Amino acid sequence: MKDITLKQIAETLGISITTVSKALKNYPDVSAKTRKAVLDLANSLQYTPNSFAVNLRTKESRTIGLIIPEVVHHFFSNVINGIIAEAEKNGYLVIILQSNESLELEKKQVELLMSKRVDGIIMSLSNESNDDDHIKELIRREIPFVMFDKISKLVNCSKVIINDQKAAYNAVAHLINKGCKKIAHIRGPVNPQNAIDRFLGYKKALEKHDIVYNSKLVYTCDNVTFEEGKLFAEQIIKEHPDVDGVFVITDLVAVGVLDYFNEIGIKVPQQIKVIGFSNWFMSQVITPKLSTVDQPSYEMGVQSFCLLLEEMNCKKESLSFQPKTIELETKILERESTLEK
Amino acid sequence: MKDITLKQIAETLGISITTVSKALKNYPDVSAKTRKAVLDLANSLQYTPNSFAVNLRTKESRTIGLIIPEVVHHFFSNVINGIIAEAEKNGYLVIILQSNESLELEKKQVELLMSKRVDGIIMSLSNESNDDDHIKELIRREIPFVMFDKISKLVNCSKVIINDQKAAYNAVAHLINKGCKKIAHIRGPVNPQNAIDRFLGYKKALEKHDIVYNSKLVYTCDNVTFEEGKLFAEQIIKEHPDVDGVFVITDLVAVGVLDYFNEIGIKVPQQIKVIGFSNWFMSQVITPKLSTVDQPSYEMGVQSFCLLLEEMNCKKESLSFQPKTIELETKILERESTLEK
DNA sequence: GTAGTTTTCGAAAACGTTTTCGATACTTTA
DNA sequence: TAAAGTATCGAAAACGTTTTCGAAAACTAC
Repeated sequence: MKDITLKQIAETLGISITTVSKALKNYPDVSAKTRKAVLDLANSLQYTPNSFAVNLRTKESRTIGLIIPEVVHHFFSNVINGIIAEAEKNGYLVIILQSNESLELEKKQVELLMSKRVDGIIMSLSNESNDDDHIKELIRREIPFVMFDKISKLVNCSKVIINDQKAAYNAVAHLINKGCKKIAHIRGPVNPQNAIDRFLGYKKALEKHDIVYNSKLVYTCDNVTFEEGKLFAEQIIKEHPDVDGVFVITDLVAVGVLDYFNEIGIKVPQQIKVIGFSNWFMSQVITPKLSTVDQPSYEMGVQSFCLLLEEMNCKKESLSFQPKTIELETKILERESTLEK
Repeated sequence: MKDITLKQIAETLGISITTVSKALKNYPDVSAKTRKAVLDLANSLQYTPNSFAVNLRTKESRTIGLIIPEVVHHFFSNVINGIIAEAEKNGYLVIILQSNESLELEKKQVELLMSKRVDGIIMSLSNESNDDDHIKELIRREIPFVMFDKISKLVNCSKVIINDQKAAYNAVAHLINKGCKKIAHIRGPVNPQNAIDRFLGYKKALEKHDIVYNSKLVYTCDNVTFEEGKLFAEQIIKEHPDVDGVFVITDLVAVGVLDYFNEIGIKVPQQIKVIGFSNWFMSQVITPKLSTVDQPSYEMGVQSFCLLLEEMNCKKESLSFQPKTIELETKILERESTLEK
């Protein structure tokens, strides 16, 4: 019950390993007759090349690594889906690792993937990441590399992002158009670029519409959880009872906000309007249905892999590669939570 | 900028490759002095063994494959999480593939993983799977293999499951205890064992409580979606307006049911009580909060990997391995949707 | 029949590691 | 001092594939 090798086929056919290998790979310098003999035998024995040997010889594994903060997350699992689908279409497999939002773990995962010699790496930064040494090392070693969503602007590599600032601007402008005068913002942690950008979009939208920015109306999540949503909703009501709109970093937290408002009987959207971000599935089943910003997560995965593939192919042919940045479109999904009364 | 190899270290140190290899792997037959020299140089050059060569030589890749119906799914993403975590703890990486609930794709993925020569495979069957040839082939080739959740009873391999029948029985008994007299069941597709078992549990609970089973009250999902939940809820109301309880195959569908009831103003739990299955996150944020059966998904992932590891270790030492089945506990989570009035 | 061309094949090196086994050199013991 | 034992090292084979390059055979044309 041992694995079939080229050697065994060669021996039973009385020819050389070289010829067997060539026959299987359609080299022109093998006669039709021997090719057929080889193919027939290989099929009947169910020969599959030993990928360990192929890897060693060709120096590639047709495997890529993916590092994300967490798998159990509506946005990321959709990205994973896109990456896996596109990778498979191109004959690549995907190894997935989690950083659990820890910088230390993220560094370890990068090392792990490098030691496994994956052909390329796709990554979304953890919230803790404010140091790019491990990323720079990746670039220095010329390992094809793509970042998506949570990126570092300081690293020169391909990126797939949305325009967080613009999207946030539009979300807040949407609230203003619906009549909100005093808008709070529950923002993400301090490090991630997209949390910063969404905050900046919030601020800009206020300014453009002649609403004075008030830093007291900004609440900062540490863990970006449902519970934090409830907590900050409570604080908002206590500290600023006249708030009439809330822009929340992501739907999960926004759902926490809605849950609290439901509990204490605050009417959404009549008293306060709420808009989230990312279009999690649950936002369309909660009461009231949550308005949000649609983020093309699956497409983000697909594009990330495409960029990586381009870079991997360039590397294989020793061509130089210019990193690219792809910016995907977002759009406001108006649902019940921002309806005009 | 080439990769460092044993050969290079050996040459700069003027010793043999053998000795370098042994020094790095703490063989006893290398002197303290040379060991230190090797270790120092290896560290300063950031030597990492070429895993392709190691794989070829040792015939293992320290990589396992995972095939699941879909990544974007609360239950499966939690299982993934458990598997990845436990695998990493033991020095294994995980390649994830999706079957998209298609038998054909599932077979292809199995072949792919075999050709990649992963050390083992963990899998949950697709809904279409009613044929085990590809699984049997896996067993025949003696590839360590574990099934979880959606299993085939005909295959002799390790399994991690819950007692779906018992859990369903308890869920329906819970409805009955809360006063329900006429209980509908929205069941899963015809093939998967767990859909069958949950149906059987439903039937048994009725019988034990002297309620006559009525096949008209059973609705069968094809795709197990939110939309199907809404659809069947509508049918139930139309065809059996006196139904006062619904047991639903999984929370996603149950949430669809609740959504329809909310829309047309049917009060849950006053008029109809609803219980789901699996404890998806959204079930605790929807209105009313959904009662459900808690399924230890993360733990299922952990246990699956543990069983696989055991089998892989046995194989490595050429010991025989007896497949085991682990049955995990579930429990009823009582929330608003089954509250007594 | 010879020179040249084309077709078909295989030897061998290479990828980088692990491990067996034998060979030194050095130390201990009687 | 010789024999036995121990510590240290390295040659070489093996894992299975890919690819280069040269050789042999077959065929073409004159």
